[in-house]
Amino acid sequence: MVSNEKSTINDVARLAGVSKKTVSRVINNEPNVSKKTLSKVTTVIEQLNYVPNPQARGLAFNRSFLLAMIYDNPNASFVTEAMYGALSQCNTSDYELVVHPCESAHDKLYDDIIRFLKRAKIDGVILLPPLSQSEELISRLKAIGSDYVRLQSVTSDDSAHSIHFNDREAVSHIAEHLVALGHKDIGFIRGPNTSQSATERYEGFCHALGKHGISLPANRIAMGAYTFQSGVECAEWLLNSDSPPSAIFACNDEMAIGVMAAAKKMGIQIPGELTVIGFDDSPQASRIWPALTTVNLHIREMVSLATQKLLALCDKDIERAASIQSELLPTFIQRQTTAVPKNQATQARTQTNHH
Amino acid sequence: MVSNEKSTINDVARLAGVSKKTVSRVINNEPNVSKKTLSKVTTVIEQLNYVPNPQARGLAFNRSFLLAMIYDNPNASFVTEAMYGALSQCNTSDYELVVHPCESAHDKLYDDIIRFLKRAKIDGVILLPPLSQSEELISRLKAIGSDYVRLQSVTSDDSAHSIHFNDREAVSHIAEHLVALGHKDIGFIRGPNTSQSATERYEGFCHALGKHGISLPANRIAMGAYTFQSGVECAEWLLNSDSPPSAIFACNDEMAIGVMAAAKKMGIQIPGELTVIGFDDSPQASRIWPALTTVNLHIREMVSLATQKLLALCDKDIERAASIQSELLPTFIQRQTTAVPKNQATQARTQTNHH
DNA sequence: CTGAAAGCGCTTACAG
DNA sequence: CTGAAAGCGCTTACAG
Repeated sequence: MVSNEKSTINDVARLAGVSKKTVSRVINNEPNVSKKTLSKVTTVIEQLNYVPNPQARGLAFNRSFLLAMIYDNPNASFVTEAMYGALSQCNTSDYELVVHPCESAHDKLYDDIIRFLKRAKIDGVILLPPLSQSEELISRLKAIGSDYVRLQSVTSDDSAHSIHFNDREAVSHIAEHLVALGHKDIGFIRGPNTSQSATERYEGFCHALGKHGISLPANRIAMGAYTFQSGVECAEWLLNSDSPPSAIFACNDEMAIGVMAAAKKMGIQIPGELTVIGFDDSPQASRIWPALTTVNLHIREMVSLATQKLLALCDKDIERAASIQSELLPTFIQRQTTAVPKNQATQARTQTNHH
Repeated sequence: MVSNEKSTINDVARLAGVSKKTVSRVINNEPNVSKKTLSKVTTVIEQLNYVPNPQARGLAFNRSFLLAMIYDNPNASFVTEAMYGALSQCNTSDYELVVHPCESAHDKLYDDIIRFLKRAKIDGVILLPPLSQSEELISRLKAIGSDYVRLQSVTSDDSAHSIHFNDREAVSHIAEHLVALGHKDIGFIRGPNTSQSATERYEGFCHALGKHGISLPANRIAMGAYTFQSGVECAEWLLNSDSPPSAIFACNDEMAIGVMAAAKKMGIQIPGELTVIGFDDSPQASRIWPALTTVNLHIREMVSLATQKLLALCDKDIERAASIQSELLPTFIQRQTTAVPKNQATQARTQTNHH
């Protein structure tokens, strides 16, 4: 470290014997710099341990080089996965990631977000669901000229501004698996009506079951809230019956784990007496016993793609943003909470005994 | 919204009929502004919806108004709790929070951190454990003049730069609870040697048990890795014995949940046949069945205090930083995984029957 | 209590 | 391929 003090573009220019405009060209990888000049400047930059001042660049460029991740989703692992995805792209660019959690219940939610964006002069935002569904928020972002990319279940935007996970594809995997095991009487715990994703999962699941002539009667549909506690309560409602369903699909892992807790409390064996399937592949899904069968949406990779789009938008390159992949297929994760229905298992064994 | 376009300090000055220096005084809450001038300027600022350009302020102030949270802790809920704590303070100041997770295994870890700090010109950093234990990192931060506050178990810094959680106090609550229930044969699953916190919990637990004449023999101490899987394995090792311990204390919830999974697999009832206690009060602790008894370190509040210190340091007010509270007492959270030891319960019942 | 001048460290727009 | 001048939107240092 020749110089411990922060050196400026002027120091580099002086030592390299060039103008600061030339140094600026080197910093920004601009063309029209002779090979000789380039190497001279590069050497001095390294010698001096020079790093451009981001505030000065920001002021001149009229950019902050700041991206924000805005979300109202309380799920910690979802948020950190999304963060990792965004950071993987920030690290290879000049951008930093600012986090901005918020509460969807807040009545001045959008005002707060806009104020935050203006205050920090954020260049672009990544919107996570369920907040990403708000068209009002989008129009307010457009009003202040903020670039954005949203992660959503149902695409309500062009491919430059949206990346989507395929809920229908995911739940169809689940339906196929249940049907293949022989389940015909299935309980379903859905997410709150306010979430588009919840509707997608519900409709997709019904549709996939319908293909096999199986329907979901009203007494098999419980309304959950994506929380553990709601999973417990819905499970108790579904299972407190003379003929309970042989399987329960809860629309997220959190509720599915609630189902498992309720079943254990009631003395119902999983998967012997009850098959349970979740959704999300949260860290806990593989850390409970028995390990939960679920589906993985690849959030980290999705947000990485979203960030690539956003970076393109910040460069005003809408075409490039649109050309980046907008969808990733979900993966069904089979673990230990699914089995053939109890009756059928007994039947199968009985039949075998008769041979 | 009179003006939708971004207005500058010059616009405000012109419309208010004052110099931009005066507007600057108002923005920064400086004294020596007449009441009349103040209200005039304030009015124009509101009319114009004016927000100072943070890059311009940053350049002039030689500050970025960016704080960073640096951590190598993989625990999602720990990280998000810490984030909330930091954000609660950022929101009432002019600072934004940039996140920077990193891998402790990375051999150029410190180089990466320093590069990040210089690149983004971060004003101050919040260091989370276990990374916060590294004196090498601290000296490198000092070398580049970066302000910092560290969250740590064992205080190795002055009160302006450190905030600490009291592991010994926390584990002594656990020891007292176990002893009060009548447990004398206790299994202990410790965290990895590389973590100071793990050592604190081990020594503190031994010390607290020692006060009651109870010791921890080598065959009751398992070496965990703070992961679910290590909890499972340690529990199997501890429980596969003719006379297993009547209680197991695992040094984090993750491992304690592993213990519960192992016990269930082995057909051991919790808490009837085995008492289990964790550490952290993670969201899962209250979401499994039976709900896990554990201890809460109040991470969110601690990081909020740490951020208050950091903000003071950024103002070069070391005295104020030092005067802010540096410790919060942990809270013991009793749930459903603890009971009197099996033998003793039987004995008690037997004695009752003899009456 | 107020303001004119100079400067923070970069880039744009232009000229050569 | 290179550079001199002006400017981005603020603040500091100074003067009154």
